[in-house]
Amino acid sequence: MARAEDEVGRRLKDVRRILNLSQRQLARRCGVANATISQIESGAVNPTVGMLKKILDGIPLSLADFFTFDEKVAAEKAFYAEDELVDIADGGVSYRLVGGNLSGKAIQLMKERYEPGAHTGKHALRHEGEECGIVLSGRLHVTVGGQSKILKAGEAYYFRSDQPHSFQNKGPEPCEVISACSPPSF
Amino acid sequence: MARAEDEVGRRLKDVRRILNLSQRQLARRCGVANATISQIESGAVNPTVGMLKKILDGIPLSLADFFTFDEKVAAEKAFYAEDELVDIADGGVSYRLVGGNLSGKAIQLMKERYEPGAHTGKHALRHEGEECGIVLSGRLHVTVGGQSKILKAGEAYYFRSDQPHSFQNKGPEPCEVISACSPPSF
DNA sequence: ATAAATCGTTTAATATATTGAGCACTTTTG
DNA sequence: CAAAAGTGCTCAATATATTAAACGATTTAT
Repeated sequence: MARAEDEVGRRLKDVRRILNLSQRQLARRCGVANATISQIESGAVNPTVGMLKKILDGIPLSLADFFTFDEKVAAEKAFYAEDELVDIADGGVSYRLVGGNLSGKAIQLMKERYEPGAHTGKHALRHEGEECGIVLSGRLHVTVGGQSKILKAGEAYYFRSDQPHSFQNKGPEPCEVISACSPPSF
Repeated sequence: MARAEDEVGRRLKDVRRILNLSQRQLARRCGVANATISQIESGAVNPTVGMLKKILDGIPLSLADFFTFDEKVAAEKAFYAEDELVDIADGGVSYRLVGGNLSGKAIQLMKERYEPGAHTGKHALRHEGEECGIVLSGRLHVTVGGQSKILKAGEAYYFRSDQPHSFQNKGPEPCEVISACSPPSF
């Protein structure tokens, strides 16, 4: 029978990876020892619910969403209600994943929402793969490679993710975007 | 800020109460010390995820359902998709609750499913309130007070719950029932 | 009415989760 | 190239969850 700690560890690692956080970065965000996260992810220990919650609070991700993370990607499931998208927040940005995005998938589709002033972090992102998106509402400042542009509703982007890139909403209203990445490394 | 252990304890107590189990009965079913359940419910300790899972396995109830237990009863929520009903299994009987049935509600409505041979336990049930139901399919053997009867699809029952009562499916096919109790003590 | 069983709780002993400091290795910086 | 910072991991010390055995109170049985 499957041990609970393996299950939890695997899930936590998936979530952390989706946000492109290192064990130490996550540890700092939620105020726990990085060793704790290492041991949980490797299945060496059986974390308390309180500890798990404390870690997830730093993301933030609810315990409920954490445990339904892959229930929402059940084998034959092809359609998702709006409230079935897994909501992962990160600063002023919320990411709502289609299909839970767990391992073994080719595409990571999500609906992103940037609150006014929100951005993807002070350092540009770089990773393998390609990504693209379409702005639904508001203004999105996209910086990729050397160039920068403000996208309005209806406008879109597409670039190779190994170029340093970042997103920010400098406008006064929330900005919503549908984006896709492949592979799902984020 | 709300401590995770209080949250977990309150939920576990609710679930256990719904099934009319004592701490010791539940402890026996899942193979843990009864003191553990007492301490978890009182919020004295912060259980490990593995321990919580072990306890819920004895019900059985998934971690996901455990943590979404009251998300599904959000304030304004009035409509529930079939897969939004919280599924609590008990032996060969599964109970799918409408509205999560948490505290403060007047009615406990659920869709029950009795596998062939399944019954509500070798001892008759007794508790306050009243209960009633309608059989959707299969045959349901209902015993209440002195009398006993086999109900077929379309037939129904209604009695005061302080009379000893029990349910069993002695037929070869599954039996489905919609039932209601008030108050929700089960 | 008395005995036997069960209830939830508490306590000390034991098992284990969490921490903080080090490890070897890789990536970034200058 | 070298230095500095970051990566995940391991280990002993500490904090805490879990257990087994008791408690008084209540319910069930004889």
